[in-house]
Amino acid sequence: MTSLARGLHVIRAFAGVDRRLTIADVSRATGLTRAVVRRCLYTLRELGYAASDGRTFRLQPRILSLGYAYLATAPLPIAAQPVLTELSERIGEATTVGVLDEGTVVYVARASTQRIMSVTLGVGSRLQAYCTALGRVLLASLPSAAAAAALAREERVAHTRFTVTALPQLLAILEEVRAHDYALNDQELEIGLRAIAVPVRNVVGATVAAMNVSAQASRLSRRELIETVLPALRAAAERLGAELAP
Amino acid sequence: MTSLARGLHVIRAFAGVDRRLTIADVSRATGLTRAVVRRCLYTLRELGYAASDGRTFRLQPRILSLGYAYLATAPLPIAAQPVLTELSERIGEATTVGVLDEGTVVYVARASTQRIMSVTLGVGSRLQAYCTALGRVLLASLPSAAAAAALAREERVAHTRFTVTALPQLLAILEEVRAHDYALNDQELEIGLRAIAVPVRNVVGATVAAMNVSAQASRLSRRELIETVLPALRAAAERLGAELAP
DNA sequence: CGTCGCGGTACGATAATCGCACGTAACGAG
DNA sequence: CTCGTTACGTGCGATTATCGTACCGCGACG
Repeated sequence: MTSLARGLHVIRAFAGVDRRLTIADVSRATGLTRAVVRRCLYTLRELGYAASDGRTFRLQPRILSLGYAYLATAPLPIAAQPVLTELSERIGEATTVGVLDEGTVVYVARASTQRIMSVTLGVGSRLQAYCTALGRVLLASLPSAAAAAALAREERVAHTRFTVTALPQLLAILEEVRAHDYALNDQELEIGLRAIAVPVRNVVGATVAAMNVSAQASRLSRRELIETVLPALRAAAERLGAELAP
Repeated sequence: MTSLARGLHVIRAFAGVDRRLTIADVSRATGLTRAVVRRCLYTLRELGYAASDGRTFRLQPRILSLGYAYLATAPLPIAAQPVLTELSERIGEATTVGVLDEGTVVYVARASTQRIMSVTLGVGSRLQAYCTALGRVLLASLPSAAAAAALAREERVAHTRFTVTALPQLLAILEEVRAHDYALNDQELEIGLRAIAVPVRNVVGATVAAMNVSAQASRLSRRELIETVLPALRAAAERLGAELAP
């Protein structure tokens, strides 16, 4: 059904920087003709998912009900939330469970501490896989060829002076992740931000998600992350995995 | 565009209790023909928004990207998050900003403390308006007739022995909310849970959202909520409102 | 062994979708 | 100030994808 596919494509077009888009804006962003975009936006407005101010359109909160349909029923986010909350309390840092969606990591559950951080992330947030601990764990769980292909498809930018963007180097890192069964991100996404992640394997051993702990670099050294945080993180990931049917 | 509307309807059909639905299940839940549902689900699967296990279908995390398109760009959640985080740190309790979507309240931003609560709620969560402090503030901001109509349309169940479900009583409560400019929910949603909410008014004075503080009844009395929490809540709501264009 | 409900398929009728062309508004150069 | 240019949203007939009914095979259940 092309209309459904196009409508969803239109919704996603709003994920960019601008919040108010004209029909022509969406047309450019999606590659759909202006007439198609117009019909989509009119339909979305009729259904209450979007609203218009003269020539510009914007999404409405009702859009959240679509994601809620997933969050409220999918086994992974439901099982993950209490585990993360408990882990976050114990460690005193923010924790996340994410899954891979083509080159990006999608946060499906999160427990954050109250400390204000410059990156404001929550459930539904999307980050490119190549430069996050979560993403590298998830990429490492794929067959080498698939991981390489996923990396090659993505546009890789250096967010900080530590960010690794070169393909061979990234593949070597994935090998390391496979060997140690964890990934450590040291300020590659943002200066002052460190994260460590491990895979979440279900009862038959398939990696279905990844779990991380992220913290300000000033509060936790690389060493502390590996020696103190990693064991607790592994235990939590294992506990979650045991609850997940194949 | 009927296909788009039907597809979104299908997605929302998953919001119920069961997570895995057959074509016939969705057909019953939506009132759409099985053939239509089949085409919708096949399209969603093709696009990666759903997956199938033989006869049953389930949503995939990619669905979250639709809600993220709103969260990442809409002014309200963006402006609300830091205000809530700050308020939550000061009060030491969970805080929320929500908006009205036909008889239900949709959470668009939230800052929670680490304490585990029986109700696990996050951004995107939906609760019926009649039995929450947020909902009553939002209903009170509507013209009386519209509020009464919205209340009458909803099916009202008593979640606890304190829940008010009678229409005349609810309308009287809304009057009270209008008079005092805040709503207090004392264990009507769940035993042991109290919440207080105030409207968030934008720069031209229109109520565009509501903000609440919710806490375990054992930690905060009604009196403390009104005398200690309410002033801080009002200040935060005002600060947020000042950032919101008409 | 019959019945029921399920998912899949086929196909003519129909209604939704397409893409072009039009009118309009904003803008800049002359 | 005016005219040419550009980009926008919109309307409309032709077209095509979509609809829903009917039917088939299958498995579960009584």
